[in-house]
Amino acid sequence: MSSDIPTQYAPSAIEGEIYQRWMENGVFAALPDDRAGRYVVMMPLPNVTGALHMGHAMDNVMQDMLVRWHRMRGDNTLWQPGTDHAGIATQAVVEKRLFELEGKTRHDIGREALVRRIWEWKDQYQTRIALQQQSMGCSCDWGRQRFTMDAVCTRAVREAFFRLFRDGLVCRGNRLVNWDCMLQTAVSDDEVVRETRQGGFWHLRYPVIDPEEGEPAYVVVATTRPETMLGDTAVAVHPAPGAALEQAACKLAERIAQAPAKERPALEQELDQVKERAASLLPRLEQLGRMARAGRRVLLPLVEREIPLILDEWARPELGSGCVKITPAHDPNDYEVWTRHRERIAIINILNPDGTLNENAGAYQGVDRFQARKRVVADLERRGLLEAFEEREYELGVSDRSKTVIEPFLSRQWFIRMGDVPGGVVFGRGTENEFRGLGLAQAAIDAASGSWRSPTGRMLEFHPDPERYRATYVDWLAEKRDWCISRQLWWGHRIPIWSAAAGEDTLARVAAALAEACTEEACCRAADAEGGQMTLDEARAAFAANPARGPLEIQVCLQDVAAEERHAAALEAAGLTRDEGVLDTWFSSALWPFSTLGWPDPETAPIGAGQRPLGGGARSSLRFYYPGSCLVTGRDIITLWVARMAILGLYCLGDLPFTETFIHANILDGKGERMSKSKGNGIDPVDIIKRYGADAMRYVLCDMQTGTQDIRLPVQAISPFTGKPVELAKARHGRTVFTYLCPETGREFDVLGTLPDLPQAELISDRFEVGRNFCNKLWNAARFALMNLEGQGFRPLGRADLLPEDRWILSRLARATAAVTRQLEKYCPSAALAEAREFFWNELCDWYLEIIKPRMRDAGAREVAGQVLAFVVDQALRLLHPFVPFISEALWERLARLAPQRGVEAPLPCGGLLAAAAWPVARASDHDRELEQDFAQLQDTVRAIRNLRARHGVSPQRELEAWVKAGGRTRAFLDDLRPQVMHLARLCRLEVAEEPEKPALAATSVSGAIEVHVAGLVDPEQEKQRLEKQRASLEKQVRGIEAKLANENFRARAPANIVETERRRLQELSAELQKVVESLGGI
RNA sequence: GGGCGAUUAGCUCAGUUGGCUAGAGCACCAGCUCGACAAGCUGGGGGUCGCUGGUUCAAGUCCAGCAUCGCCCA
Repeated sequence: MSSDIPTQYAPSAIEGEIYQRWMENGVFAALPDDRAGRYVVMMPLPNVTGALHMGHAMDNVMQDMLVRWHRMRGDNTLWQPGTDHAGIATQAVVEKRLFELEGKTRHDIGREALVRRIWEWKDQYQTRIALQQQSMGCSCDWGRQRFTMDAVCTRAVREAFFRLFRDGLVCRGNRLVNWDCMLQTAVSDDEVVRETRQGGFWHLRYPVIDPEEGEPAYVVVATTRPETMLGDTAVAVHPAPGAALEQAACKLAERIAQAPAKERPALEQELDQVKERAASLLPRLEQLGRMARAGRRVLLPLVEREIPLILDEWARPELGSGCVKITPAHDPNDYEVWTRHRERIAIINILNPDGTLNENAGAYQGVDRFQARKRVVADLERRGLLEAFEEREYELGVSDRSKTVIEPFLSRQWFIRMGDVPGGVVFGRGTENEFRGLGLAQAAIDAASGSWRSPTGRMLEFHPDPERYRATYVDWLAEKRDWCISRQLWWGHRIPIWSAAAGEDTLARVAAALAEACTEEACCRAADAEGGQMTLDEARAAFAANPARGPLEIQVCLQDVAAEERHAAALEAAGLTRDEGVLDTWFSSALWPFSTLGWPDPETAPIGAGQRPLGGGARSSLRFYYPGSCLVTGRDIITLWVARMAILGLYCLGDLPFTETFIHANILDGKGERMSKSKGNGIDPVDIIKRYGADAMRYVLCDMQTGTQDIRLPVQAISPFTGKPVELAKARHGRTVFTYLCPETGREFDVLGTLPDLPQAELISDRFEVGRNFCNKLWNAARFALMNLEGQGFRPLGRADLLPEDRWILSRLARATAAVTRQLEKYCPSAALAEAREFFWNELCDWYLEIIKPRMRDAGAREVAGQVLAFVVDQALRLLHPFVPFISEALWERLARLAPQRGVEAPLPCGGLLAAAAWPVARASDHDRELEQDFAQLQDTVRAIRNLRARHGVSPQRELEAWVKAGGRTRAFLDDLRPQVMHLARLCRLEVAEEPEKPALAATSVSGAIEVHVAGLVDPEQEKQRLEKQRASLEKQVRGIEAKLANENFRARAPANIVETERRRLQELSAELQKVVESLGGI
């Protein structure tokens, strides 16, 4: 029986069972069929580094909301789940753990053992992540779950890499990269955090060799990293210091002219300094320039190396001594200088991969870089070569993963050419979408530009702020910076290239040995140090033409594992070695929209046991689900991932992986910091679900997703001592930033769980109470409906069968249905949910359920009201399903049992599960504007009576007598609905008339055109006060509008409809004011 | 240094093309267990829209400057 339903919703009692039912019925399974509509979402693959936090929950809930909505709309829907191996991040956590628990480094246990341990870690977290997602209600197709290092994805990675290599888009080069000395790998710019630290600025003296008459004994250079002087290969001075100083002065003058007054003194001081320098320092700088032109040299101290004075504009005469030391191997700017002077100056790397100095550092070999800094400074000071020292703040890069200082480091890395290439790039080679573009980055830029369309007519759009995020995407791509894809790690996709250096003599021998091996599946070529590429034959011709040219590198890329088995031995026998490195994680992520679908050949994709087969031919998953629909992610991922997926989707398949990108907000904690597990402010969604329910969490996340604004979610810790919540933004810290003091007991607890001697506190946020309350309301509203729908039948109802309140709720439902749909289409989840909630709570619960209560008790009137109620509840559950799937599914099932046939004019199809039911379509014929206006008058009347009741402190039980003064249609409508009004306002008598004969002593409320008098409320003084207040407010408004209308400019310039609105409003307000004045007179 | 964004009630946020008395939820105050729901119902109080100017008949909304904060890039 329905009345057995408890009055409190207990989510944990139904969630597991409902999820299981969805799975058993295959609701989430994506199978190609005859439907034209398709909706494909590729899950932004979570890292297996750790468990998900609330930021991931937001991302997953947004996707599930869209996916469920589209599924209900009848689209063939695929939501592809999976996880990312996250190379450096995962290796770093496992290495860290290995060191903490066992005191070992990766070198102690070796590559194979470390990789095995990372796989174990991955298995553990992949399982945990999937469970977290399932407990949130994620409706992804688990039969297709992928991991970026599983066999299916691995095959795609090799194929894509092979094709890029074959097309000459992969090249190897010596470049300065961000080097992590602890993890000993290159890291991308995105993995480097800029920090400002306190440091020193040392001024060093380099003796001039054999100074001539009048020449200085030494030049002075300054640096924040003195140890790098060991790698200096030149000292630069500006070629035209006078002109440069003048230019600097001009620029400053210009800035002073434009600067606000406040900044001016500082700039003026700067300008004076420049002028002063021009006077005092210029002769010396010009002299140094002449010395540089004469080929003079200085002696680099400590290593006693002679290095040239060179002329380069990088030396800034307006700063410091005007001279700058050049360390090409350890500074990006100096590296640029080197590229301009490479015939004259050397490039010397002084660093080992582990951050100690190498043999080029002479006596400092083997010393750690920070230790070396101290020793170099001390040694220079001892020799009198330290001119000065200042304390100074400076900015440096810190590795996001290992938290160690990043060193610019010269190393050989693999790159993908992002820029335009001569002859262009063929996109989608061999597919029906094949086209030629200028280069990889350009193609992705074009894809987001108005005029371009892919071969299937697609372009890339961003939501909900198209221009802003398009700009982020295009600006980043427009730099067309080559993508460094190699990492010196052990965890990842090993780079499938074998290589060897070859001079003229060895080239012929190696080429001959490779003749057999170089086939379709093994791409061979030679490359020079600058990345120039040629075939082996061309390389031999190049040596024939110029026997003295430098050595080339022979590079062979093998297409797949089979090719590796066939050729690797021969390559190694010929003296080639396989690259030790692995690919950047983002490389495999970039292929995600099609690697998951079995590209390059779904039919032979090595799927796992129990996995959904990917099919072949025209109905294969790849043909059916690529290109996809929408990518859902945070804005920081636009450049890292969205752009790269666009590039590789276009390159491999000739089409965009998706057309829509929904950028949602990031979740911040109560202090406005980005939520993250490692910061100790990451809430585990499962903790929230345990406490408030999955739907409550989803409800609040959807409700918070209001636009592009990031969301603050105040976080509380549950004190392990009292069990009470502690606001983290306000609590006092304990011994570390991850520990807090319980305010009641003063005892310390930990939020990270890494301090063994302290209890760990669960993190929650009371913001989710709102969602729990909503679910409880929904539960109880349905409970009321179910209690009244026992044996509810169906018969076709026409308009004449319905009472005004029935037609009103149907009209409001039609409006809400259209509004929810429109807001979802606009990617406005919060607005969509608000529409659904307001309909359900403020209209269905507050008015319709209340107004039909008397009918439900009346056997004769019950049937029609019950049928409308069943229909409206059905539609409300459908509208709410994408937001709160568990509870809506559970209630739908109960509703279906009591009222299996639901509808108004005709029965709706409503068998099966709600998750697979049809999305409501707004019926325009139900929309009745006039009726809604009339009903609003009824609501105002009821509110006016309730207001009087509350103002006069009348008990809700006491039934009152009321007279309502209303005219025209409103009077007729209210009169028609007298029983309903009496019920809602709890009246024992109600008179509605144009001039009602009200009793002498009646409290009065004026609301627009309606005047309500309620008898038996005695307190004329209070009554008078209230009406006076209303009169003052009305008078103020009337005066305001009168002033506006008296303004000739307003009447002449404002649009006619605005003026008309104001006139009408003035009339209405004046009438209302008059009523209030009259009522006051009557007291 | 360059770019993007934010600042609205005690808190978290809406506010569309400039146009009716700037809204919601939470919190607060008063009353209420009335046949779904106290995780509720009814009623109420609370805002110089960061600051200063400007444009306009009209500015939370547009423009300029200032202040504070955040993000991205160098």
